[in-house]
Amino acid sequence: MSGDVHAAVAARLQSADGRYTSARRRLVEVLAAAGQPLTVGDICRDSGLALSSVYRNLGVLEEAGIVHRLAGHDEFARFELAEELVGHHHHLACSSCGAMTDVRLPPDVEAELDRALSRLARKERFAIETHRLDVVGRCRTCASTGG
Amino acid sequence: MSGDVHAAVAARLQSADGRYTSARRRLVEVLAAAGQPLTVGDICRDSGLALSSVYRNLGVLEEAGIVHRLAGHDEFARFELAEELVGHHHHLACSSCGAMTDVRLPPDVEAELDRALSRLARKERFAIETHRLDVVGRCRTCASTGG
DNA sequence: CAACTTATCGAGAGTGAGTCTCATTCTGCA
DNA sequence: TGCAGAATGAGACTCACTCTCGATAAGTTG
Ligand SMILES: [Mn+2]
Ligand SMILES: [Mn+2]
Ligand SMILES: [Zn+2]
Ligand SMILES: [Zn+2]
Repeated sequence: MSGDVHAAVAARLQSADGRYTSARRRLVEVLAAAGQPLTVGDICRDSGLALSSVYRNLGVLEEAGIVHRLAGHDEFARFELAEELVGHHHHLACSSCGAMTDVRLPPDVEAELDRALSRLARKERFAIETHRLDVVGRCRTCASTGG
Repeated sequence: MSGDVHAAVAARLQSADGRYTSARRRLVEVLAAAGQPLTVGDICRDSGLALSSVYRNLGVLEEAGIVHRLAGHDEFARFELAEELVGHHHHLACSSCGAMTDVRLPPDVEAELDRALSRLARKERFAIETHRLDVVGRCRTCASTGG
């Protein structure tokens, strides 16, 4: 949506010798508009692109650090804009329908968690890159409908 | 391993009207001996069971709350004993080779995290069941060999 | 604008982790 | 020992995902 995101994407793609084609722009628009991880089915429907093009370009965008692939609780992979573009955050993951919603921790909690994980990684000689925190449970709709 | 685990497994299986057969016992033994999430390839090799039996019985054990299926950083699913049996913990996930290692947070950090997540879930009307925290990075071997 | 070069597109074939089928074997019980 | 129901495992099958390759679009040079 905002030109900031598109400019950042264009820059990242160029340094990875790729073009910011209309197909790739549409993928970024769809992901930005959703504001939460989407399945390939969602992305195909919203973008109107061919299945193979969706997969190929998601791969290109992931390679360039623009898109992030994550595994849900169902059989489908989900895609979202990378944290470098939308900021660090976590997810509410519904164990019933598989939906994922973006959520952010209070900065002080996030900071203490980072410190604890750094200590832990140093002790295990593990070169930490990031962390992923999913809150697993029933989403609002599934909890009320008992689905 | 310890009879505690086998007793608990037998009890859980019985209340889910399943038998604790030799194949299922071997799966539990393999998972307990590993002490970290294993791929189906690992489990087949270590147990000597047929592929279909491994998948079917892992499904039975998962249904009974004895085994937990989790998605790694690669294309392979991984299996471990459920937290009800081995206690709550998290994982160091290698983004290079996909290996996962068990790790535990200091109790005070874990407690504050729980409180923060509860507040967050209440605000979003999300019925929280548990949380999953993966530390992503390079494992000791991959970091040193540059793999 | 025409001719050329290079990257992208997309329909369709192919791959393989994971699931299902079913004839055989095992298990519990009388 | 005989029977009923459950478990086993080789192999067929599914389907999310990847790869192929001719068509097409986008730069580039003169
Ligand atoms: Mn997200
Ligand atoms: Mn574990
Ligand atoms: Zn839901
Ligand atoms: Zn590794």
